[in-house]
Amino acid sequence: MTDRSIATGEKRRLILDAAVRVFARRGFHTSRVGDIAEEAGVSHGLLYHYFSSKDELLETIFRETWDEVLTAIAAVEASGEPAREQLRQVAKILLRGWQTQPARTTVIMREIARTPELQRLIADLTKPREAVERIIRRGQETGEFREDVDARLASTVFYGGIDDILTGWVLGLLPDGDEDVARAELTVVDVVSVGLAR
Amino acid sequence: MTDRSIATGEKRRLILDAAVRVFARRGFHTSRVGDIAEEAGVSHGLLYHYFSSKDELLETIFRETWDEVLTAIAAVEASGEPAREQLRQVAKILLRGWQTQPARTTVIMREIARTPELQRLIADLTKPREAVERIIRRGQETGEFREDVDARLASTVFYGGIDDILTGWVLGLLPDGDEDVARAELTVVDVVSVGLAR
Amino acid sequence: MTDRSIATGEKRRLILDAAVRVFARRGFHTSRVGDIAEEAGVSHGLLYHYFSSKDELLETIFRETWDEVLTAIAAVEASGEPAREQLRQVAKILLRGWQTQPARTTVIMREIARTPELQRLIADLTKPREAVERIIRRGQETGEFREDVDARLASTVFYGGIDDILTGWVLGLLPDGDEDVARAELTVVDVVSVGLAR
Amino acid sequence: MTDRSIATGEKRRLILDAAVRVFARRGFHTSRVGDIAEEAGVSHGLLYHYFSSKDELLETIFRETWDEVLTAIAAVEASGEPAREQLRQVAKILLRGWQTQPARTTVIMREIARTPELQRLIADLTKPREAVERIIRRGQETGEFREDVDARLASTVFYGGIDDILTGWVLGLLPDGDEDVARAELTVVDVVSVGLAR
DNA sequence: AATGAATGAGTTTTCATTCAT
DNA sequence: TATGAATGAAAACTCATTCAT
Repeated sequence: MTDRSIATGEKRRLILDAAVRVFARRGFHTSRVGDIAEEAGVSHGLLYHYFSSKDELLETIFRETWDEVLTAIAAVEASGEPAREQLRQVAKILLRGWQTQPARTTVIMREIARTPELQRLIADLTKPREAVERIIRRGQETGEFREDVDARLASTVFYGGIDDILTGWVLGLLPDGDEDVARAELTVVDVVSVGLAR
Repeated sequence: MTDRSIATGEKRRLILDAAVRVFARRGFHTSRVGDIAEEAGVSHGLLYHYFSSKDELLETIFRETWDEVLTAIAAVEASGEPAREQLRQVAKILLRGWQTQPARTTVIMREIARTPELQRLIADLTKPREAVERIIRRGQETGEFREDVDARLASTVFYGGIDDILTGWVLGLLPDGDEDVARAELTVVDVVSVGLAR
Repeated sequence: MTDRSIATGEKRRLILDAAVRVFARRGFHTSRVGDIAEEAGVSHGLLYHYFSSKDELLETIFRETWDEVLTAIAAVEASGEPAREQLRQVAKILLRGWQTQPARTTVIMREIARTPELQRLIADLTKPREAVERIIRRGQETGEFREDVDARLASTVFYGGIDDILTGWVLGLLPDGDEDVARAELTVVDVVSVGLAR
Repeated sequence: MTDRSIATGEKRRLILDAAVRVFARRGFHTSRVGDIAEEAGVSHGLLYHYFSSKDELLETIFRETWDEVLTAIAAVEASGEPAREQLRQVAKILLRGWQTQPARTTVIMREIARTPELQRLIADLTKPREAVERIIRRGQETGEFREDVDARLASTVFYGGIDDILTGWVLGLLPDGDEDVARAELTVVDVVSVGLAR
């Protein structure tokens, strides 16, 4: 009993992590509930003991990680640092926040918006991009950034860049070693913030 | 036969355009063949007269537009113009190529990669981004662009930015009037190419 | 083509009739959709072409026959005949209205009330019993029936008797030849109306 | 062991009573084992400590009460009292036997017959009706009742009336105060026995 | 006795696809 | 061409039942 005991909720964790992997690998709609159960090593019945539906699984993954992301980003916005530094922090949060968990982010970024049933989550989903927009706008006000660029669009470009980098990692199209991640962060910030610099 | 105004293949066109709208609106997996037929105003049986499967519908949309895109982009690459101008052309192709049809592009960019059955198309799917990567690299070689930036990543940022702008239009999150489209093109190129400039 | 043509809706009829038989034999909840399809000689998919759910099947059976019953009973009430004769007519409608279809009635009488999802149909379901109550009450007013009997309860006894006779037939516990049916009608009316007579 | 107030088997009783209420309210097939456990305030696991299956729960309810009913009815038959008085006693047993527990009877009368797995109980289930038939037949032999009425059918009418009154109470469609119960008993016997009287 | 995590057989329903007309 | 009836594989979800603790 010393170590073979399974703590309460451990299976729940197993299922959630399996769901992230399966959703990231095959996409939400192509993934079957049975695949997730199998990946987690439990019966599909147990999955319904912890979650009421496949949708709730995705929603739980979203909530679990997104709240942290939003909190972290809010802290960045409140820091009073230069806009460029704030963008760097945001990129860092999105690209490295979960260290070895880009799958989690991509699932959220790519699948929530594609799942009509969960569109009510979109308000929260787009908050990071809105934060980026505010950061850019403040950078324009303080004179750090050029004013002849639409902040809304620039934020979309920045966020879209991050989005595609994450996807590249998940799909294995882009190297994702430690230095690769560091370089990615640097590059996306560099390109965009220099592009925005006066 | 009373209605001679329906030329041969016109129904086929109707179905294809309906499919683009429906896929863009609901995503490939959530769209039902019946929805597409209804949107096109034909029976779902007819759909199978022109296409052998739902997959083929998506593949046809892809081929139909992607070949033009690839041709257009190849022409840009061959033009010998400055890298920055080439990026502008590519953005223009992707954002305005079908004038009022951004839906088409988004469907292709977002859904093909999500559809395991069509993964064999991925080689073609990623060609524009690869072209962007080559353009950037050449820009670095000619000294037009900084060399301390990873071309692979920079191309992903550029392409991701375009990806998300198109999605913003499709989901109605971003204004898409004529000037908006023009400004979007300008912004994405401006931000990135200035960011890459020496 | 002369006779092998299947008229539109014929399969729908087949399914409905099969459902009546299966529901009567096994009860609504114990019947599987597949059983009904098999009994009808069609695929279960076709069943969903005509009906949106198993519930709708039961509801359709109910509507189809109950409207006729209610109309017929209303005509009896409006006839102005003696109360006893009216009870006889109501018994006749309920016991013979569908001639060889007591299964239909029993399914309705026994299964609707047991199916929480269809409880909204209960208002209609209890209308015949209410008509019987009115008939008895009128019989009491005109002096045809004793007044020391609660009309509400008497109608329940009358209706309950009919209910159990029908069930007896369906379950094969009671003979249901032509004369048996005639005798049943006679008996239930006789017992009750003599019991109510002054 | 802190709570000595719970005597052995008390939980068993709790479960059985909860089952009666739940079955009466929702019907056997629509009731879930979890519902019963919740209504009883115990875990569903405990339910399986006392009963081997959901079926056994219904069967136990049946046995527990039905044996008493059959015994009581047998005593009535052996009493040698007039047929009319015997019918009154039977009605009393069925309608008031458990005083405030008509739910029990209805569950038995309505659900056992609907549950194919328990059809072997049908022989016992129909015994009260058969007793009524014998009572009526004897009444005819002794000249107390008319002979031109089919005893089998008359017993079905009598029994069906009681059946529907019980159901009326359970579904809340019929008032069930003390006088209402008394009047119901009186009415069903009165109507039928007067109807059968010479 | 008591709990509730865990299982998996079974059921309804969906929907791409086929095919007779 | 055009229709829509017909099919059946596949998938989500339910729930009675078991069993370790």
